Amino acid sequence: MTNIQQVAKQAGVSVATVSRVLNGQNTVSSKTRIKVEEAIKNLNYEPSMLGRNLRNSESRILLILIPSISNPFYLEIIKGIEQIALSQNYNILLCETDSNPEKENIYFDLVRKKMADGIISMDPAVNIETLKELAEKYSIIQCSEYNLDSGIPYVTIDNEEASYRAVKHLIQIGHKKIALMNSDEKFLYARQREMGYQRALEEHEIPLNDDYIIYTKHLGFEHGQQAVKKILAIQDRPTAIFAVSDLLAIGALKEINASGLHVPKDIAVIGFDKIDFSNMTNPTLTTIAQPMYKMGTVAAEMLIDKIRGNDVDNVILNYELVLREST
Amino acid sequence: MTNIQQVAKQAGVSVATVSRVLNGQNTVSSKTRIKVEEAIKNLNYEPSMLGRNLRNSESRILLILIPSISNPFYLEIIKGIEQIALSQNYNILLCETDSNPEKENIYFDLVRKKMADGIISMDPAVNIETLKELAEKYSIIQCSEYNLDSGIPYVTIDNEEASYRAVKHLIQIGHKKIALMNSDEKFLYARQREMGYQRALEEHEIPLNDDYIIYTKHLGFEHGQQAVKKILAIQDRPTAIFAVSDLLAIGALKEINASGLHVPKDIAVIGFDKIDFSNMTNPTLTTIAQPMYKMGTVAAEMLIDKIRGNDVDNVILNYELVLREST
DNA sequence: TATGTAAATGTAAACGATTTCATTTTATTC
DNA sequence: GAATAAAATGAAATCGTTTACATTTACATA
Repeated sequence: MTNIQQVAKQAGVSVATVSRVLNGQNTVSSKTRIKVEEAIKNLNYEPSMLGRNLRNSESRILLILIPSISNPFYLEIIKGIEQIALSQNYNILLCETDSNPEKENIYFDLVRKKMADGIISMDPAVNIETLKELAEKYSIIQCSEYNLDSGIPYVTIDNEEASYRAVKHLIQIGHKKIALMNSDEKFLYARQREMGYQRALEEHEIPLNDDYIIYTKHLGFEHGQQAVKKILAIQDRPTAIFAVSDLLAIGALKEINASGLHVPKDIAVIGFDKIDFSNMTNPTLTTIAQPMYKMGTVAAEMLIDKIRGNDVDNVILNYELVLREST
Repeated sequence: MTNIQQVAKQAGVSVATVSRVLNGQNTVSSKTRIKVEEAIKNLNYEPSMLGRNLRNSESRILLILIPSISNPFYLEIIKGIEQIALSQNYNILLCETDSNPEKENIYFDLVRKKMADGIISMDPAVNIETLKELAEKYSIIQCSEYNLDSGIPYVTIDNEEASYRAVKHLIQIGHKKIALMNSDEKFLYARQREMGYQRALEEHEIPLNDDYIIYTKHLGFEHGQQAVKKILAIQDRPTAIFAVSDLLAIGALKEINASGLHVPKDIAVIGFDKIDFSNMTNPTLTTIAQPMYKMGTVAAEMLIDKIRGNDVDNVILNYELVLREST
């Protein structure tokens, strides 16, 4: 493997000059620049990131913490992150935590060990204490899920408002018996979306019915199936369901179909996220679209900014209601 | 940021000894080991990967080349890769090429620049010439899609046989007019699966009908929708469709439903891959299960083996026919 | 031609670990 | 207690860059 010394020797200059050519510094005369470039070509030289990174004390790697790679919600965000990262010569390390503290710690270690320059955390189940502690020494951004008092910069949408909008839509098309399929209340977004749900009902003087609120442990398809079974078993069956994630909603769709009922005739369903798949179901899913790609680009920009030592502000992006067949 | 020197000073030993403690070498007396460990704790020291990697000329990063992160087929493979990688102290860099040679080249550069120790390529559209060239100097494995004459080790399934099995299933349940929804013939797997299709038909003396073979550019949901439209428009309409990817099949399902026909009553559909979503559709999708997780673990093991300088053999894994509602 | 200034280039010290080889310390045996 | 072997430790080179600082070269001016 050829190194910078050999290039310097071949070109008859010092390593400093080669380095300058490599980094496009304009203090090199065009005559020597050409000599160096020829030597590089001759020797098939590729500068080693290992040396470069050590010298610059950086890894040019960004860590992305997600609970599960199977949830398509994150994929679009990741694409956004990647676009910005690549354009700034960063690479991204995708880290699936499975909401498992041990795995999480493996990844945290990567930034402690300088294997990564910063973290974008999207795991709602992240250990916030550790994250806070880490944020004192390293660059960290929270994306989608966040903590108000942590002091860690975040990008997100207004969950309460978006949820309110979703439920209001159901009310507007005539529903009064509306179930909420929520995830675990320990998550901030879950609490926020429940508040939006409540506000919409209150505003239209629909009494709150605790039986209509179902919690699931995770946001998976199967959990949607399970949860909807409970909802269908309720005596005074709801005529509409608001699920806080498309995956839950798609699980619900499937199970409702299986039970012989029809969406939206018997029960309307509305999801949250607008993942790719929400358009592939039968019927297609009405949902709240999160600007996922944008969220990714913003998060990446914030993180890189932070790595450079700048202060960054929190960002709240807009959502959109996407009307489709399921309502 | 504290470094190994400071730890050595604090512990009153040389950096060599600290390094030995760090790497669990047993030539250190327990008395000094304790001294060093205390110093490490006191100073909150974390060894820098940057120094370590330079010294060891390795990055401990594996590159994974996939055409698109949106195709769930790859996700399960990635999980398998990750499991092995983590257990061997490697991390994985997920690289989405979009089958775009430029993007591909950015990622190839990472291994040239020592930012990655090896590549697992899953991109069927990969520039095989560049890959071959790269494989002479670096460790590369092909996963799922491969090239026979490239000399690059691969892990895959027997596509011809699996395809044969799928079509045979359709024939066994009474179908004679069977369409093949294939991807582009430039891909080896596409040609292999078409051969399996032909063999099954021939074996049961069903004449080949060129109109029944449709090619799509990509393996996406929308492409399945498009393709099935053509199939439905055929005069002598097929009673069954074999799609070479679940995503295509799911697109077909959706479009068939939309056109008022019923699966499997009017048209049976069988897919390929057994992605998670194939179980979430209505009706659920009969499909050929690829051992994706296993494929991932095997690929990772092969690659790490290769990085260590060992020779590795090609591996062909078993598939399985999964019967569900769509046939 | 001598001098001053700017541009181009070089020297050598980092960056933070690992490891070879030399040296010191400890344990073992007679 | 001396001789020897074995175990523990240290000094210094090394990995491949970048860059501060020193030095040389080129050029303009008087």
